[in-house]
Amino acid sequence: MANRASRRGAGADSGGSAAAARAALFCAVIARIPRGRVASYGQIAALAGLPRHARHVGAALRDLDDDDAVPWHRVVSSSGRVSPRDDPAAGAIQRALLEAEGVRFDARGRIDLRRFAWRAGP
DNA sequence: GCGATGACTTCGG
DNA sequence: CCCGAAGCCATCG
Repeated sequence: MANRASRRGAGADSGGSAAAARAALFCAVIARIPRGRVASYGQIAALAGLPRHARHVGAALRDLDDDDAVPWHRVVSSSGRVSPRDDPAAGAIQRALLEAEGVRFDARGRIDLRRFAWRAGP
């Protein structure tokens, strides 16, 4: 996998192999999100078998690389809001990507989770 | 080992 | 509905 993720002082997996494993796990779950739908960080963590690790889902996405084919843009906060991060431009990109998939934002920039929230299929 | 940090979540005002 | 505070958990300095 083209993983150049090594943002933090930690090399790709120096001591962070556990984190890398979780990241891969989260990515696997995120990859299951259908196009045109969104899921919350906590939801991803729970589906990955790690409830209460919502923050680490975000951390994993934060470490992602541009080459990674992960639909990170389908991950939003539990409020259906795009989480603010260092670069506000990324938020605009995320919104654009979601809108391109058919996800609609309201005037306040919020997503109608009643319509777009992903539910794990039966 | 401790204090600080963070793409979060939930509760109370 | 918006804002602030507390909780949770692994990683970092």
